[in-house]
Amino acid sequence: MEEQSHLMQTLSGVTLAGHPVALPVPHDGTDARNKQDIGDILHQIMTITDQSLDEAQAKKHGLNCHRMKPALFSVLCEIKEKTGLSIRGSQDEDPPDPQLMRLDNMLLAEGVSGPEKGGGAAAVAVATAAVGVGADNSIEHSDYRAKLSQIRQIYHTELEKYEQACNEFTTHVMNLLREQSRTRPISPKEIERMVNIIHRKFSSIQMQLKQSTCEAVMILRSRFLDARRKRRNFSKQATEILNEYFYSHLSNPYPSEEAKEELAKKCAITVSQVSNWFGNKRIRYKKNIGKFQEEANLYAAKTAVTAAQAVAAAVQNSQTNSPATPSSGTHTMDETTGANFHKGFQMKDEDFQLDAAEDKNNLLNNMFTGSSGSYSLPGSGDMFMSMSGLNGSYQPAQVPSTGQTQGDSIRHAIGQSLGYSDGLRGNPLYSPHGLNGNGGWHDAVTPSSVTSPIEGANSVHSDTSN
DNA sequence: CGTAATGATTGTAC
DNA sequence: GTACAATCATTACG
Repeated sequence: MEEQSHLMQTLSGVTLAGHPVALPVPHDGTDARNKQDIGDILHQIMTITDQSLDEAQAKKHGLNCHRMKPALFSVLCEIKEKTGLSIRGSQDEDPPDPQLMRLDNMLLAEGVSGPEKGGGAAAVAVATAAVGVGADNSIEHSDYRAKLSQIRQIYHTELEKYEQACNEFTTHVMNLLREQSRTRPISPKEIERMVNIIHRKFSSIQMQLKQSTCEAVMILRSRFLDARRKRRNFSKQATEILNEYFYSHLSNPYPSEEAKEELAKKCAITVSQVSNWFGNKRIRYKKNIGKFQEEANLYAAKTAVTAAQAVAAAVQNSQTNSPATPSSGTHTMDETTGANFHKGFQMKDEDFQLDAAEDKNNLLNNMFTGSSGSYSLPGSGDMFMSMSGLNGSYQPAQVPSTGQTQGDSIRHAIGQSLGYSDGLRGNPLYSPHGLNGNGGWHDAVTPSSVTSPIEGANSVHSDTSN
């Protein structure tokens, strides 16, 4: 107490000399009396707490009206300033919290925070739509988006609420302090500091909000991913299309981006699903080629048939004025087994008529550049050979009457035509021709040396993969 | 209900 | 980025 009053007095002299604080000290030779006054006021301040409320109120009023009050006020403010700074000097600086930045970034990335135009539901809808832009399976994402927009809405309303509360509280405190500054020494700096403290408090609350929002998004995300894990098998048709492509590009089963897109469109699945499928197929085929042999042969047959049809169409197109051959006459085949093969052929015909009609050129190229063109191994299951057999010198072997399915008979027939005993065992119809010793596929070699039968007439390369 | 098939994910390498 | 390999989790099937 005693020391403090002494300090005050000292400061009143020293600091005021340094700072041109407007202290209306009349320099008219009444220094001694002023000191006496100040001492008196200080004494009254010190003892004011010991007095009763009414007494204190009266004293306060008296002090307020004291002529030395403004000067003393500034001095006290300065003292408070000094002591305040010395107590929490380092607290003034608040470097950007790395965690807050992380949260902000995440919320921005997830589309929860970020630019919001107009506000309200419309903005939320716009924002969520923007979030879903990259989604190729929008149906699957709709639920996710709905939930995310819900989170976003809650986040923004809460944030707004906090901001409003923060502002209200700040103005309230500021008013209060300004009010009080008439009766006790409160410098503007102190008010500013108080406002900062309030803001800090509220920003810490905001951080909690951000954190919980992030958590909510994370939970939603994981749930969404879990939901995506719940797979559904592709439709039979989609699997057929994919398999067809795979086995007709067995030498290099890496569909280009465009091919993937087309396959995705045809199969009504996403491009990434096509990629997944090919990834799985390649690895599983490679792992157990024997297991896939039957499938390979089946699709080889299908492809062969399609190719035959395509070639037939091409031939018909190119030979516009050639003597019209009967519809069945396009495929000259042996009388004895012709019927059997024809049955299978017709089936395949029906199955793939659509494809052949809608993308003839593509199929042709699949046949000849994709499969035939890149085969390097002699005697590999080759559309070229199948074609030559179908178009001209098809010499079917005896088909065993062991109750084969139509597909089996086709496979067998073609296998025979290529000189293989049976596609399933022994020399496979679809040997892993494209597979190198290390278990990887050979690079798709440009079939420069291998000339496709129709390469000259129809020199279109559709095998754009790699 | 056990098992194979299959679509999706994750970790690693290039 | 993609491809591969391993793995997970669900679905289909006997």
